[in-house]
Amino acid sequence: MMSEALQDETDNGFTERQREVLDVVLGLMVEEGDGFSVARIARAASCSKETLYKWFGDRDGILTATVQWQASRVRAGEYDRQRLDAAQLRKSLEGFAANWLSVISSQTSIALNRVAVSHAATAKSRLGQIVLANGRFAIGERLKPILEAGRAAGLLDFEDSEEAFRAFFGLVGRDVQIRLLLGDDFSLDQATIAADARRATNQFLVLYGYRQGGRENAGGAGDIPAAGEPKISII
Amino acid sequence: MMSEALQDETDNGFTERQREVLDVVLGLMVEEGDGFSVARIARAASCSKETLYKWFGDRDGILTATVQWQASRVRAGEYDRQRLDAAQLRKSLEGFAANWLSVISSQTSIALNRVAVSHAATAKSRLGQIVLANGRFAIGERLKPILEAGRAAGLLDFEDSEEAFRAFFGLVGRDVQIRLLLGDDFSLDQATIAADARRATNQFLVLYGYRQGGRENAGGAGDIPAAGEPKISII
DNA sequence: TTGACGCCGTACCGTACGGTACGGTACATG
DNA sequence: CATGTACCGTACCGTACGGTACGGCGTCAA
Repeated sequence: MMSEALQDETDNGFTERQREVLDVVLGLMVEEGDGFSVARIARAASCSKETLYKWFGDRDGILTATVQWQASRVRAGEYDRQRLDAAQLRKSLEGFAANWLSVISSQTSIALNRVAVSHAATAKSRLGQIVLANGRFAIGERLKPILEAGRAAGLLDFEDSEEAFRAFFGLVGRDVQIRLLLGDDFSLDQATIAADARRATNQFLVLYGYRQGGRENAGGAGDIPAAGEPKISII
Repeated sequence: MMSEALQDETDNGFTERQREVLDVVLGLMVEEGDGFSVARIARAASCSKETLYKWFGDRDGILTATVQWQASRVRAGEYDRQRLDAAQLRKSLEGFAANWLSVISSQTSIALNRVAVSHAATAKSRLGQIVLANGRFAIGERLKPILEAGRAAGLLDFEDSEEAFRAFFGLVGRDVQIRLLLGDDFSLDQATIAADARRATNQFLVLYGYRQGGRENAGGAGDIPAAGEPKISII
């Protein structure tokens, strides 16, 4: 048995009551960014400020715990990698793309990324790193095995799975995340997401799908063009 | 002659002294995000708080003016669109991509986007819209004529220039901007930028370069796959 | 010279926030 | 019942910030 009587921590290191509080904080983030006070958290969660500081140390600890709690919650789902034919690969990629688009367009993701971005300006906060580790890099590590399985099955052709993943990332996400983070409220309904996922997958397969004779268009160094003087400059 | 003696406003609606102050604010943003006080601005710019409030109204007005001043400054460069052959088109796209990569990886752009993102959480600020208008949408309106000229010259094949631009946007930017905004400090030197611009342009031309017989892989509706239940969820 | 003007530096004010302390209550344990 | 623990609600404190007011100084025009 354990040395302490912490039997109410199920898995995340947070007790049930703590998880309730962190969900309230998450709701506040969605509604108001991070412009809320600790007193506001205490009021909304019906707990005392003293308890909040006891549990999480300081305000940044509260936000960090909230991000970690959300990150720990969204670990689920695994793609079956056996029996990988072309249709199965395409279906996996499309599902991946659609799922990721629905995630980054969710209010929760937007709120968490906004808070993490604003805190990344000052180095004394780990929020940015946490979101990066559980967002961008987590999906990379989860998609790359699929890509490598596709290559092993002779369905994909690439040298570096990281580069292939980044291309897929770009084809799927395009300008969606930055626009949403900057407050451009455009709808992204299920039909649009499905269509975008299909388009991105098609384009990815055009670029990285295996063809006889190898490929010579998907990158490479070649003669580096003059990228010298900027002709235009945008924010 | 004008009705007022504002002869020292050269072009941006800001006087020389005001532009000096706004440059100081920009420097503070780069160094400290937006966690600085108005008193700090006054000290750094050697001006009085009263003057700042007289000129810009309130703190948000100072930040807005700073973003506008930077936006007005980076309007430059135009691509010549006559005599568009394949090599010229490729060169334009590569130059565009390289320039944009160098911009979004600059400290100034990162700082401005961070401030705009954090202010976009609360609706009472126009920073996000300003950055969007002068960033994402400005480059779209500037690149689309090139794309359409390429199509008119029989070099490109697409139906919607907006969609083509978004694909180019994704292929060029990939995960760069979100990683930088979240504080992932990876270097992006000139050689890397040039290589990325070349790769993105090649990939874009594979997807949208004109070929006989039309294209059937670059998108389209088709049977929409089931994008229903999320299998994984990431922040 | 005189006055108006624009600006700098600083003092000031009200408020709101982060963080702490304390009394009160429910509950569990012996 | 006695004791300890965990927590809630609230009061409190110091500080820092947004915004305003005021005195002083240089400039320029009449």
